[in-house]
Amino acid sequence: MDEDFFQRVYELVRLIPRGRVSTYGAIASYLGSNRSARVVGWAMNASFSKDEYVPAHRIVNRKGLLSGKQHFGTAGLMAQLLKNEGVEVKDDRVLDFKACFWDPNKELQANGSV
DNA sequence: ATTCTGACAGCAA
DNA sequence: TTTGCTGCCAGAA
Repeated sequence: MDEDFFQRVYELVRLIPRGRVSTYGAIASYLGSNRSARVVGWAMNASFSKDEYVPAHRIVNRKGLLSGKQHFGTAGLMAQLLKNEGVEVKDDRVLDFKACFWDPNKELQANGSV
């Protein structure tokens, strides 16, 4: 894969199923840089300049906080999108975060294994 | 080239 | 449970 680090992030984020959320650390870890979670967030910011849509609203920090809601242009839009997908959001936080948490290291590896 | 910033994560209090 | 400090990586000026 000669693609950029960002591109890998976008592809992975796009793999996140509807009604699920993921974290920067999980993505960074999947990409091999479990310490570069900040770069993942940075990639998300750049994702707005991409032609392809990236469900950045499905990406929250490990506390389940909608850290990037402010970057959606309209604060509350991110939460609205999540709610629209069935993810309960309250006070900029994801309810049952662990239940909605989608870990690429697990989901992609288990591949349907309950 | 150097310096700063940034949608984070982990640990300690 | 939250808050504060530190460390990491990549991009911009």
